[in-house]
Amino acid sequence: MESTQVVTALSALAQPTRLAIFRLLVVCGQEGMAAGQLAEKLHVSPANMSFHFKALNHAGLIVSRQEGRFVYYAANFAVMNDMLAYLTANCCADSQTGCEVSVNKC
Amino acid sequence: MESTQVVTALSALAQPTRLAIFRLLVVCGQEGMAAGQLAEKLHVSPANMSFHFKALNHAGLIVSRQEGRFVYYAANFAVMNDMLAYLTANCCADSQTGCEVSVNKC
DNA sequence: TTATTATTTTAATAGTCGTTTAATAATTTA
DNA sequence: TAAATTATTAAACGACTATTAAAATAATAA
Repeated sequence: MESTQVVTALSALAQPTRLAIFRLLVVCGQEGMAAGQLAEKLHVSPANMSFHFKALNHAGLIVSRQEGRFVYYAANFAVMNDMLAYLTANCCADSQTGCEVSVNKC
Repeated sequence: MESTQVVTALSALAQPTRLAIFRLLVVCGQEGMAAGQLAEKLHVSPANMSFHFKALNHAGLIVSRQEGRFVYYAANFAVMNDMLAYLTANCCADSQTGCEVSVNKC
């Protein structure tokens, strides 16, 4: 994954409403949730939700599908994992004292 | 970790210069690197570096120590890992089709 | 077709962020 | 002490971001 993509993904998540949207979708798994249902749960206006969906979708962090007149959004776990991997890659590789990190791939 | 702290940490990393700083520090491990050396490697002015160090430090993602007239910065891996864990917590817990995620705790 | 529901788009506004320049602070060397 | 080095702070400016309200689009139901 390239750094510009990582910055785009981090920017998308670096906002309270979008982080809340993404967290709900992570818990939902691949079936996702309808736009309106997310809006209601988070007490955010539909127009504002669309604005934030666009940012998350542009970053590749969510995908959408139409079902009847509902639009379902779901987390894209592959992109999320690529982003997390980028942050920890080569962790402590240049360290004299060895890697101090326990969790996540280090 | 609270969502506001996570947003602060994500915001800190959601900028090209700061992401580059943090990535270098992740590779360095706990000994870290001097501010000036980072500035030189990234071709960023000292004033601009200080601005970005402040954001990363405020987010808890880096720590600093003075050595002579040098200031060394190092990544704070505990905060990084808490942030990563927040993003994947309860992944697919409400999913009918089970968890689709392979990497990272899911 | 007309009306209703669900979502997106557009335009306007206020607030936040990143870079530059110049000045300041802290530490070390001459 | 004076000069040099390393890093931070402050002010100014342009660029970007989030929210709101109103209008538009898309799909279904009456």
